[in-house]
Amino acid sequence: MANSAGVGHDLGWALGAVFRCYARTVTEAMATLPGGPRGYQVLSAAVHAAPRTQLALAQQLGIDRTVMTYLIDDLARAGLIERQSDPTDRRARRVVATEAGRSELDQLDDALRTAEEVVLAPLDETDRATLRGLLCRVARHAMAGPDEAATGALG
Amino acid sequence: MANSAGVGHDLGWALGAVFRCYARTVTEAMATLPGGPRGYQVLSAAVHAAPRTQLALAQQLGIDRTVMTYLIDDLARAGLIERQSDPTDRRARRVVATEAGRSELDQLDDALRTAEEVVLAPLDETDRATLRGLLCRVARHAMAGPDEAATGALG
DNA sequence: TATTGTTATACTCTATAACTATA
DNA sequence: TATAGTTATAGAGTATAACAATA
Repeated sequence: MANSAGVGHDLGWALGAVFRCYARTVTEAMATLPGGPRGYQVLSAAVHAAPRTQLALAQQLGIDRTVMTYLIDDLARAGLIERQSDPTDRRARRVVATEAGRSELDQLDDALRTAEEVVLAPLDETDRATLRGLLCRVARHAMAGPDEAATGALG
Repeated sequence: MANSAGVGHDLGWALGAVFRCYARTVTEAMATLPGGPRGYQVLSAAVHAAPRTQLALAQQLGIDRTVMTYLIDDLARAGLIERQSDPTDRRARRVVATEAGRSELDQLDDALRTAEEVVLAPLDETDRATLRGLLCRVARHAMAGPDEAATGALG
C-alpha cells in the first residue's frame, strides 16, 4: 500500500490501528464482565464516586438511560453492584458497588495496565511519556470543542 | 473524575477521545458518500491499486463479502465505481473506479487533510511530527502481532 | 466438489415510545 | 404536569446460511 498519495492516511491509519489494538485487548480483558467496556465504566463510577442515580450515571457516561437499565440489571445479577432506594426521592435508584464489585474492579484495572503495556511495548519510558503527553493535549482540545458526553467509551 | 486510581485510563481515555474526534470529523466529511468511511476505503482501493475482485477487496479491507456486495452496489449506483467481468474467471468481478470516482476521491482526500488539521490543531509542527512518528511505531508493532486484516476502518 | 457473488434470514445493538410510580 | 425507571417495539448494522453460476 505504499502509495504516497495516501494523504491524511498516515495519522488516521496509525490512530485507528493503535486504538483498535488497545480496544481489542481491553475488550478481551472484559469479556466476562457483564456489559463489557461499558459495564466497566459503570462499575468504576460506582466504586470511585459517591452513589448517583441511574440517570445521572447515564448522562455522565453518555449512555442512553434505557441501556443503563439493562446494564445495571446485568451487573446487579452478577453481584457487582446494587440498586438502593434514594431516601429523598422514591422514584430514583442509587447505584452502589458491592465488595465483590470493588474486588472485580481491582482485577480489571490490572488488566487495563497490562493492555497499556501491550500497546506501548515498542516504546521506551521517555517515548511513552511523550506520547501520553501529546495525546492528552490533543484529547483535551478535542473534548473542549464540541459536546462530548462520553468520557471513556471505546467505540 | 480526578481520581489517581484511574490506572490505564490516561492512555485509554486520551486515545479514545482523539480517535473519536478524528472519526467524527472524517465521518461527517463522508456523510454523502455511499457506505461512509468504508465506502471511502473501497473507492480508494479501486482508484489507487490494480483492479481486484470483490473477494480480494473484502479480505484486504476486513469487510465481510456479503457487505461488500451492498457497498459496491451503492458505490456503483452513485457512478463512482464499476463492476467489470474478469476475463480469466467468469465468476469474479473486478472493481474499477470511474472518472467521477477519481474526482470524488480527490475531494474526500482534501477533507481528510482538513480533519487531520482539526485534530492536530493544538500542536505545532514539531510536536505533530513527533506524535505521528510515535503513533506509527506503535501501530506497526500492533499490526505485526495478531491478525489485523482491517487496514483503516474507523469504528 | 470448491469458489465467487448474490440473496434471504437472523441476530445484536441501539434508539423511540409507551407505561408505572412517584414528585 | 413533569421526572426516574422500566418495558416493549422498531430500526440500523452485521453475521449466517442458502443459492446460482462457474471453476
